[in-house]
Amino acid sequence: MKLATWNVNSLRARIGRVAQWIEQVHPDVLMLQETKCKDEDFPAQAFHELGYESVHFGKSQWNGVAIISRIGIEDPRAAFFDEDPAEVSECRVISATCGGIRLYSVYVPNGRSLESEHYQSKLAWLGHLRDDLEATCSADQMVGVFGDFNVAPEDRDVWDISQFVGATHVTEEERAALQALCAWGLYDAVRELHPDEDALYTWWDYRGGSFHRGWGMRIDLGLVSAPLRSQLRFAGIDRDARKGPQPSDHAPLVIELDLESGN
DNA sequence: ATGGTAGCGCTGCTA
Repeated sequence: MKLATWNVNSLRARIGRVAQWIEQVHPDVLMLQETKCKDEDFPAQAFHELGYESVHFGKSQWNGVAIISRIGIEDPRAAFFDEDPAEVSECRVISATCGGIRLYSVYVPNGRSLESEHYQSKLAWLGHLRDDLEATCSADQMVGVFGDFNVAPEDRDVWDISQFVGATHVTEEERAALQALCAWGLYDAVRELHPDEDALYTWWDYRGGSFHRGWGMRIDLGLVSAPLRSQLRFAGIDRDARKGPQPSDHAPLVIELDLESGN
């Protein structure tokens, strides 16, 4: 079973690269973030032609999340359990059951700055995500929460922590909110398999040649429940997908489990 | 030197 997550920074701008990547990697399920399109503009047909079903939640040129699966999609739900998706203004979470695994594609709010009301919303959003798991899942089931968390879990998950004084993504509050989410019963797949490896970045700023300088952050995560943790076989970042013309500023994260995908 | 890039959509915001 191969699961992946990728913040594509506009699916309309990236559909060619995403389709090519799917053909090359053949994930069983791909979680997308920042599709930046409305549901009616979502290129479901392109994924269908590759053998994938899809569900998408997007309303505008901002945010937007999707789940692309070649092992089926059951019980899809846009937004959180206690929200009406029609009333939600920012489309940041969609979940579905694929191959018996409850999977989430999440795009955690950026937070903008420590003084911003959006920073408080970010902390609250992470709490809401935990509430959703609490209300709808059990930690002894197969659950995976994949996406762009906009939090670097540890200092070693950024290229130079001294550059982040007074910045978001690295504060104790954000890390505590992420920890509280994990305390529900989730494990950071990359850290499980690479406990001592640094520079496992998934995002690099477009500006200033950050990618080639190695100035990145590990903010895209695959969090898995205990029944999946025991089946972890591989976790890696496809940095090649960050190279070449018109890349997303994020690279895809790929997680492989010792489970049969069923087809 | 207080910078830079990309996407969206059309002026400046978001990341």
